[in-house]
Amino acid sequence: MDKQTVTIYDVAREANVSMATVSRVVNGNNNVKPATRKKVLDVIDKLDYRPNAVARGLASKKTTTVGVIVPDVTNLYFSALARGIDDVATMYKYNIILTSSDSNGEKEVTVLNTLLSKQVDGIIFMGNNITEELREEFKRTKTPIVLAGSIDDEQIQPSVNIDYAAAVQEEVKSLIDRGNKRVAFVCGPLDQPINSKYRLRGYKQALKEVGIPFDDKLVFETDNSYKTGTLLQPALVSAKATAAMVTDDELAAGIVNGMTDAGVNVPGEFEVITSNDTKLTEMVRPKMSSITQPLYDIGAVAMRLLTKLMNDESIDDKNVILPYGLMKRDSTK
Amino acid sequence: MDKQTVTIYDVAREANVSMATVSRVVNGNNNVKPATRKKVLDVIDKLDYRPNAVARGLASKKTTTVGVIVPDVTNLYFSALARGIDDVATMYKYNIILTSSDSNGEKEVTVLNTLLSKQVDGIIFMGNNITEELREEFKRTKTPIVLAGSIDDEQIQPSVNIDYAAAVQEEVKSLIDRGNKRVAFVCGPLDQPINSKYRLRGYKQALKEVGIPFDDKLVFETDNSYKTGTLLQPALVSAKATAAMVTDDELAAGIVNGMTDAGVNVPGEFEVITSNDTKLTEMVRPKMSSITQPLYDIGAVAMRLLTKLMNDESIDDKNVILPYGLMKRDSTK
DNA sequence: GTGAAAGCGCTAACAT
DNA sequence: ATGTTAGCGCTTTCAC
Repeated sequence: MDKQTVTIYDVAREANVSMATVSRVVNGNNNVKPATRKKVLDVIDKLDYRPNAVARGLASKKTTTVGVIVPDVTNLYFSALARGIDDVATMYKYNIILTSSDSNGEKEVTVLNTLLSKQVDGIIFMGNNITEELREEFKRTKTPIVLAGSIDDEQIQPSVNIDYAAAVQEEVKSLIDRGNKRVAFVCGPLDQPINSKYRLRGYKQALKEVGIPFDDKLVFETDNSYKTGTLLQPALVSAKATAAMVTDDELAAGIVNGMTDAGVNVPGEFEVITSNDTKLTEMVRPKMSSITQPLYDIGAVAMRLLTKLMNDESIDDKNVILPYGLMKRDSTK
Repeated sequence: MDKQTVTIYDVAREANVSMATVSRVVNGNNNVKPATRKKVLDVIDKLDYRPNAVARGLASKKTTTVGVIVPDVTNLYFSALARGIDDVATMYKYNIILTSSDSNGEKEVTVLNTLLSKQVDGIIFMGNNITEELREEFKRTKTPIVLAGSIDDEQIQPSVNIDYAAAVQEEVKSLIDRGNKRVAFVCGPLDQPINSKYRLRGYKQALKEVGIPFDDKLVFETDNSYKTGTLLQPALVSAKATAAMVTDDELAAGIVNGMTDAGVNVPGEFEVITSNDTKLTEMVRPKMSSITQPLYDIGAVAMRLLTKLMNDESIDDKNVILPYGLMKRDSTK
């Protein structure tokens, strides 16, 4: 029995009703007599009819599909967000087209347009360098786009984040209070506002609060990779830093291991605080103290926000700030 | 300027050609005079026309979208595979609908059907417990489905894997050769053939090879989680095991840390070998020795295989076995 | 090399 | 409560 495509028309004929009626029962419309509903359902079952979502999408202009743009799925931070997004999407009957951007501005524009051509009902964007070009593209479309765990300088797009500046400020302050005169700030690319305008600002404010002058020799701009972290020990030590505030968990894990491998005791001789509270924080030794972010929730709330936008529901606050916390583990005194 | 949808018809009229011609230039069909091509291209540019992929999908019966079913994106093993899949998909102009199944058989069937209703051109499935029901669903559809890093007992679906049995056998053998009389086998659920029929078989064969009787007290069936790993130390020690062959990196990381935290030296008093060679192996201390799998390639090759299937190209071997290796790091002597 | 026209499978008025 | 009928925006014969 080679499976020919069964269409709504086949079902209609077989059940002696019109296509409209079949459509109604498939879509749960109440305007159908229970008897006919049952009859149609039986035929659907018998014929093994499965509605064609593409045709439906064309007719209704809704695809129940959302696009998700992410720098890298293998990064635990983003995969945690993705998981939250996916679960809420499933809850609301949406599917997800997942695309990797490698934080490459050009590719971001390309995939954005691909997603739009596929008529996704909405988009969740992760990526921390929103270029002017990208911002233009965002503006050009009516499709709602929300940023998850990603900062846009101009708060024009809806977004879900934590208060990165305050969190860093608080952690750096605690490091200083514990006697660290020279706290390094180890971050990802400074062309990303999340690093330069938020986290670094928090760092500076902590210094200012206690009257320590800012020293740019203590700022280490990196690529956020584990490997880079492992190589940072000599530079950190020669800068006379005794602690580091780090903006990424893999990077921080690299630093912790690099220190330990070089015979520097963490936290005894060097304290490390990281930023994302991924499961990696528990897996390295010593376990890493971290700013805690509700990663799953950031994704989940972003997706929930997007569903509202897609349904033209009213939004109380389009730039959501979720609470952060501080988790003391063993990489700090 | 509120963006109204520009259709192929608008372009046709504005360029004084027929829809068919516009369609031809959009699709790179050669039967268009260079002059008219240019004219059309100019109008497309001017009107900012973007083809509607949904309409195209309905008309052509191809969506250039493939479905990917994965147990959990936050698992480094699967996200590595996903990355390979995504890159090759992009290369071949496909997009990916990514769905999480939580290794839940029911959900797997549901999402499979959702993907089929969305008319994906093909599917990549990851998940190690292919139930009879799932197998039925696979059979019912003409849509090609390939398994990536996942074993189906009956080799009916195309798939990409390594030789799990041989790899485990080889590693366990090396453990025994180094003097470990009692090597534990710590694995994920044994209802998954990849564990029970392949890896466990490899383990048993290694024992047999050297004449050590199999002792089921040395088999530890777990849920593959880090947490579980950290809790395993007492049981492992009281079973008098001096080494463990572990089937998942997070699980293995838990064991290594659990041992260390309990004062058991790894590898001095207890050796650990893991199976997936994710980046986690380098991040724990001691670094974990592992079977090496070409994770990215498994995904990439699976996707490449799928493209061939989708184009009805001939396949030389539908059950691909990629080479594995053994990487000695610091969790073994 | 180009155009006309018939669908693809469904939804959504609009009737009845 | 149910049916009729246009489309949705595109591809794809089939003519010319």
